[in-house]
Amino acid sequence: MKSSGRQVKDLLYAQVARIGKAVCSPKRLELIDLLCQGEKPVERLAAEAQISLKLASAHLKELRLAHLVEARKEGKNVFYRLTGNSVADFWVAIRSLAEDRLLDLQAALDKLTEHPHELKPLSGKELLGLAKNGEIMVLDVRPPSEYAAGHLPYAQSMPLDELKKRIAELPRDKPIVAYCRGPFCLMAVEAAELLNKKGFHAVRFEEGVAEWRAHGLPVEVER
Amino acid sequence: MKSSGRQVKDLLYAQVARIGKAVCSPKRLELIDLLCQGEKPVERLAAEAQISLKLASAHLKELRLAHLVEARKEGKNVFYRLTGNSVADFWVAIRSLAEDRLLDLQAALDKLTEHPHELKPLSGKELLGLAKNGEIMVLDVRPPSEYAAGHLPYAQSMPLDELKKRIAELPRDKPIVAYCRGPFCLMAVEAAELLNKKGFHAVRFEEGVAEWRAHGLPVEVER
DNA sequence: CTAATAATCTAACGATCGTTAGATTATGAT
DNA sequence: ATCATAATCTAACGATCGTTAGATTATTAG
Repeated sequence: MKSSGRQVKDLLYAQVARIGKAVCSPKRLELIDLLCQGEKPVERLAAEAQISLKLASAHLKELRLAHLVEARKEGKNVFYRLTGNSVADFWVAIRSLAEDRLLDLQAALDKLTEHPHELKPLSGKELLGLAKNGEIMVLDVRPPSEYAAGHLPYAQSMPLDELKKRIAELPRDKPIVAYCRGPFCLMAVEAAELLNKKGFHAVRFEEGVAEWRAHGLPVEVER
Repeated sequence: MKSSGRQVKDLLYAQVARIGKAVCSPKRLELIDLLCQGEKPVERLAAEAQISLKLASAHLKELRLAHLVEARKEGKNVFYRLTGNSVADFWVAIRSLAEDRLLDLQAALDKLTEHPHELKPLSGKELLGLAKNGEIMVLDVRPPSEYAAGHLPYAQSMPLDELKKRIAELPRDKPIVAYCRGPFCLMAVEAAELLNKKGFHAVRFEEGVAEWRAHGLPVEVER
């Protein structure tokens, strides 16, 4: 009876360790982060994470075995997606714990935001209120497919690589808040830097859709 | 600029992966689970997890390097504790994700609770209300030191190995709710089985102090 | 049909990890 | 002082992991 209890416990902890094993690789974490922005084919994931297609495929297989992602075949492409929002929530949770406990990570993140174009103390609810009243403009600078898969309310899509061309569309009389994939993504930082150089009043909002949703705030989906 | 962005990202994800690496071993997870019950010396941790002292020491070192636990020396003993409640919250989060996604784990947990002495649909708030009104008796069957480090409100300490001796203290006219370290701990299951055999009306409450606290409910500490 | 593309599978390598045994350090008891 | 205890450090082993290259499987285009 005592030894069977040990067997059961070993099995239970081993199951949880399967999740841990799936998220002990930096590249797998990056893939999860990317998949938080919506489903993507393997090739795109490999390109975004800057790894070979073979390696991406191997990592995705691991994630699939841990039931954190699932695949859907469409023509020649295989689209991967998270198995549920609980996976995105977990990504937010483990990243938050790392930010909380690892001083190196705090330092690296502070370095990203040491430029003055930051808007740290703005909470999600505050942002939502300002955007609703039209007091600010919220800019989603991710690729259009990610915007379509889910974006913040009142946000307008303007991918980073179109920003220069479409800069005339932006208002000069109110603050522009740019966001992207989340704290580890540099696109909104770049967008804010560029806009400020051009004389706009732009700030970066650190959170992405996954963080937004994890905090219980509403997300809009195109269709 | 583009390559420096890659370097920064690699660093950021690598930091989070340090947390992942710390929790990819079943035994390290078990140690974290044990430390959610309060600080303990290495020897006790090794005994509870049924591993050698050397191995426990090695695993604790890994957890220490990931800043998930910290050590305090007192005489000949070294006491380990979590570096904060965020670590316990993370343990609850990763276990919940595993329960959510891994069918094997669901099956194993269901096996534990296939006996009829279960009380699944009772929420924490409901339990709290019943305990406050004295309609049920809440029993903490963990070792006394863990009870002292933090326990549910209105709970009485009655360690599993003292249960038979002290059985006369228990009421026969109202339900007894036993809890222990959490979903992976078998002590409350055993306690409920024993009490039901003796003619009491006993049920197991699956959550432990870490889950209770993670849900935002109050915890009492002895002093 | 053949050619090209997207993705996976297989095999292999070096690196890392879990675990154990033996030596070592620090503390408390005698 | 000597001895016992608690814990860590070091070295070593087999196992596993991350990564790459080469072959293989589906699917679409021509």
